[in-house]
Amino acid sequence: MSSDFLAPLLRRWQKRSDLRHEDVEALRNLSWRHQEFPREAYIVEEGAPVETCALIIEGWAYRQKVLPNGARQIISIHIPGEFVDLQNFMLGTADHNVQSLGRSVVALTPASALAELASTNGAIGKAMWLDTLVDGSIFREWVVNVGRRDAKQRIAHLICEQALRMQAAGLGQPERFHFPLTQEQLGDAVGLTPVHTNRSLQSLRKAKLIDYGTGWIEILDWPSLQQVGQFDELYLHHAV
Amino acid sequence: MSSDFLAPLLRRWQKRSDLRHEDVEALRNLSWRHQEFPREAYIVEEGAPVETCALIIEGWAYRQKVLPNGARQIISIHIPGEFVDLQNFMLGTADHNVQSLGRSVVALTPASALAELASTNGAIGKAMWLDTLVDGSIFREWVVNVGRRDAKQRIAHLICEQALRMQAAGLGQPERFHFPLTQEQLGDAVGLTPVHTNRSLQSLRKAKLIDYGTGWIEILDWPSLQQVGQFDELYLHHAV
DNA sequence: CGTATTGTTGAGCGTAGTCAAAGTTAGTGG
DNA sequence: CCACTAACTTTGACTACGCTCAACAATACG
Repeated sequence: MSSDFLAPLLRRWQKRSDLRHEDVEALRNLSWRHQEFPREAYIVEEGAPVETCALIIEGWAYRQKVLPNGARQIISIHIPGEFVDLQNFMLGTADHNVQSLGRSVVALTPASALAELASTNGAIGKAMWLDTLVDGSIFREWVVNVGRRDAKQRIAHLICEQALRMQAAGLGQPERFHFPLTQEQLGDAVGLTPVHTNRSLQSLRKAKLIDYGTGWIEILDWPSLQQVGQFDELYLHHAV
Repeated sequence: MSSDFLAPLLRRWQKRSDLRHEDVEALRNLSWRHQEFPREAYIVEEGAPVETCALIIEGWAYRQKVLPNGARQIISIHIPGEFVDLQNFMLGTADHNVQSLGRSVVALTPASALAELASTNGAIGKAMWLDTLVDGSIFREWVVNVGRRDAKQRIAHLICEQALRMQAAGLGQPERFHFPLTQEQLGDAVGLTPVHTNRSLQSLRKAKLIDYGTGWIEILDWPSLQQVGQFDELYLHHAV
């Protein structure tokens, strides 16, 4: 059945909330529209009024803000089964952009209908609130990452995080996983220039903590990488 | 009446949600316990199970994480009328610390009772969710701040933010307001060392954008400070 | 196969960090 | 109320991490 696009989301939500059959049905019965986005396309634009909410079905997306001088900061990275703008239907205005990384397919549903469902269905509302809270916890860790870690530490930390998130989503093993960001995008996520990102990556590779190529990362020495990145998964709340 | 300690919180919530008299009463009827915290005291400790939620009545508090090397990153700054750990009753475990800045008085209520109220009372639940969403929006802006702005810009941005937040809370004019952080704490909030924080502050003072002294900041040239900090209040969602 | 994108390398520079000490303010106790 | 002390702010000299600019190599894609 075509409703299977909700499976990764439901799999994640079921881990921490008890969703009854009727909760799931209520979610399925929302009006969903699938849309394909090409590489770099804007899924959500900062300042725009919120009409829909977007759930990733295929591909990756990232949230970002662009500064007046053209510099970009990536704020979060999203994989299939995640909403990229769940906060928007409550806040009313998007305060940052969401862009497709590569080609992606996204399921869109009217923000008003999702808001209505959140307020009438306690289990769904709770699951959505939890999603936004875990988002918030990851943002906090990212503040720490860019605020108080040096280049190698930042990159190591982000790789550890992404490895666990991919694994929890059933999208690969932590040892070797799909990672479609360019080094420039990785740099934008950790607050570094592409050149220094490249050098730091090479340093991690020379130390045999990781290996990488186009679109993939392999973790060769998890304990050391975790130590370099000062990675403690507590902030993920077993909920990614 | 002693219940007035809820006034700043309700003032804030009323701005964006319609709270009926019974909603307010339900909140008042929770079991509240006032507790005084001395300077630097931990209000919430990372890793601890969540038993209460804390609303600031007097004084300031900040959230922080400490790294293995002893470095500290301050994640947010909180003033009276704000919950400092609203996400905790949903997440179950505190993923960061909350410390009192100077002496503070905090109203504590059982996390379970607050969770119960949030799920049974739609208006209160919505107000709490909005609080955590605006928190999240501020975290995102802080990622941008420490990730992609230089020292002067970071400090200018934080001062602009705090000025608006203080004003919205009815705690002073944006031109000159109470600001009890030491320069070391300010540095920990923007990812700088105390020495460089000091030099950047002096640079802003020499340029006549701000003046400051022990416990206060004066904004002498708002347009310029806003421009230096690239400050756009959209992310505050008129809701601080 | 040609072209655009991405990754890699090198050289030089500058912002921010480190270390250390002096000056200043605030708080405490006699 | 003053002296003492601790905390905070300021200054200077030096260092280094990460940035800039520029070129080239490798890869992906039409």
